[in-house]
Amino acid sequence: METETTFNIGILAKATGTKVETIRWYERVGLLSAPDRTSGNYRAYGAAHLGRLSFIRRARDLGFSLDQIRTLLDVAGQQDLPCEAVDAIAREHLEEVDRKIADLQALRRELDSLIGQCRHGRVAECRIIEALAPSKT
Amino acid sequence: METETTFNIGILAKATGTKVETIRWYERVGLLSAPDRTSGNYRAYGAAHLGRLSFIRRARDLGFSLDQIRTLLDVAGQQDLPCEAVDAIAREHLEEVDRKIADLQALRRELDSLIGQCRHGRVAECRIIEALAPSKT
DNA sequence: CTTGACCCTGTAGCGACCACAGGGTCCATA
DNA sequence: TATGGACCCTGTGGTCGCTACAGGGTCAAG
Repeated sequence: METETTFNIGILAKATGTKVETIRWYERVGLLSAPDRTSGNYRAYGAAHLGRLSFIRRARDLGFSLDQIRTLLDVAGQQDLPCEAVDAIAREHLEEVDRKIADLQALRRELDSLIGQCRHGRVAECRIIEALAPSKT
Repeated sequence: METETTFNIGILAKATGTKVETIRWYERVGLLSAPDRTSGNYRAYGAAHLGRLSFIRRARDLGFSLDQIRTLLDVAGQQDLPCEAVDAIAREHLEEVDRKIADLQALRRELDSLIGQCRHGRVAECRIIEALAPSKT
């Protein structure tokens, strides 16, 4: 049996565009399994870790939460299950994203009309402040 | 001189749709001034507090950060300054919102195409998992 | 043998709260 | 007057996903 080539955390970090601290944190919260250690107590990663971390990072880029990623990784390991669970997580996330977009667009409209009312005078007659402030008594 | 009518934190909370703990937290971080206390050490709020908290809540609803709100409140108190500072904060925030919307829309497109590829088979040949996983060796 | 780049653990901080625990206060009702 | 329950107090710890130290150890090059 041949020995797998291993590398330090810094290499893994660079290869995946992740900060070293973030990798250690993924290990702490159980997303990344604890790797073997060298004689000097350094973490020694292999190709499997690289693959798993790349997966995590891509999913993060797509906005999945760590909990969702945990589930995705779990399911990805159960190769002969139907992939409906995967689909469900992705769809749920899509809906969340849609909701966020709608919220932000509503907010944008409000902000925009607020700004449109600014007459560039004194604070005393500022429409933006007025709009935020409660009705004066 | 007449004594101002005052009310407890719970009343203020209900009136503004804020949790009691949140009000106390605004006080801790200096957004809301510490009110007088009753003989029983209860916070006694008045109309000014109600106004200020309403302002904060509306600004929060529009997505301003507490730091931005702090500045807005500062400026709102300087009635004869030009209101450009207010305008600038609002515009900056609008740009931020626009950026977030664009990011989310890009993400949405990616997610959507990912989901569109699901053939509802086994995890082993799931396109979603494949798309996330690194190229197999 | 020293320098400097890397690595280790552990802890604290971010923003904007929320949720207790373990007490004190107040008021209406019995 | 006693009691029960709704309210209030402070202080601490948790959330999410990291980031940033502090105070050390390891390793390879010169």
